[in-house]
Amino acid sequence: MLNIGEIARQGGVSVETMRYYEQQGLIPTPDRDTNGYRRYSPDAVRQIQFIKRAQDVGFTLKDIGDLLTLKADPGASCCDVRERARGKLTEIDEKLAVLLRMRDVLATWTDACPSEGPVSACPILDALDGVLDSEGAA
Amino acid sequence: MLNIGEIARQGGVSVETMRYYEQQGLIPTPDRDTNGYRRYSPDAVRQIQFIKRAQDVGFTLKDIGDLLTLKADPGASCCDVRERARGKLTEIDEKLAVLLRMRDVLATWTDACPSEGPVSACPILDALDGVLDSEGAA
DNA sequence: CTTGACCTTAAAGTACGCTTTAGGGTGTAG
DNA sequence: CTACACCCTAAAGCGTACTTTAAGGTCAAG
Repeated sequence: MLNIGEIARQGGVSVETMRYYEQQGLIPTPDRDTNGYRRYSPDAVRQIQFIKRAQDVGFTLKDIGDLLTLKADPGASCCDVRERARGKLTEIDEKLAVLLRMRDVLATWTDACPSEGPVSACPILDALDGVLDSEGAA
Repeated sequence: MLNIGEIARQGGVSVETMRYYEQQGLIPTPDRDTNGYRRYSPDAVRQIQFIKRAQDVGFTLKDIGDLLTLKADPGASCCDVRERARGKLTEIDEKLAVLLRMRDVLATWTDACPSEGPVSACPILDALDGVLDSEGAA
């Protein structure tokens, strides 16, 4: 049984984050020592890593709570989990589409910008002003 | 000269947003009527649209404030603006890289998931648990 | 027996871009 | 004259994932 500090260190999070996760119901409330200190089994490190891995692929803490509920439910199906993953995939694709559009426009604009010259003749500012010189349709 | 509501409508924002932008220094403080109402020239619509277009390509309100400062500075160069755009482009590329990695991993996981089965045999949950069955290196 | 690293709590702060709330004045149509 | 839509302000709230603050108790080393 380990103190919060040791678990946090091994899990790669701060002790404050540990307490935050506990408060958010993402890790089970640990037993307490006589002095009030939280005592964790080494397994707690895995629980934290689950959360971190899920975050790494885009799940929010709320999503992760849902995943943990599914995980703990013997009646739940693997499909349920896959649906969450699929939904997240869709979200990611939407964000990608937005970012790709931004990138496209910005790249066009920066390419149109001359090496020198005053801001009064800046094609980027013109574009932001709604002056669609280069290639803006409609 | 128009009231805030009309400008907001034409600019496609709420009046609250208008006041917020003003407070943030993104649009000039308008004159006031005798009754205290803000009076805008029709030009204010363009100022709002500048902000919205800049947001659409990823600039934050702080970025936009900087752009407006450059725009108003006769000594500023077009290069300065392009540098902001380039910086934003880099930020976007970083976000894209993160999202593409997420997408990749999630896609692999969902592909590995069987059509049916209990959560106890879920490859996605296994992956989140750190069970690197499918193809996790190192 | 003090120092310093550790643990405890509840509450507030951070960043971002607004929105909402609370409480009130203005203007015009019926 | 009374609705009702519009305008005003300052301040608080929202969502996300924490971090920071304030004020304190615990424990091992020297």
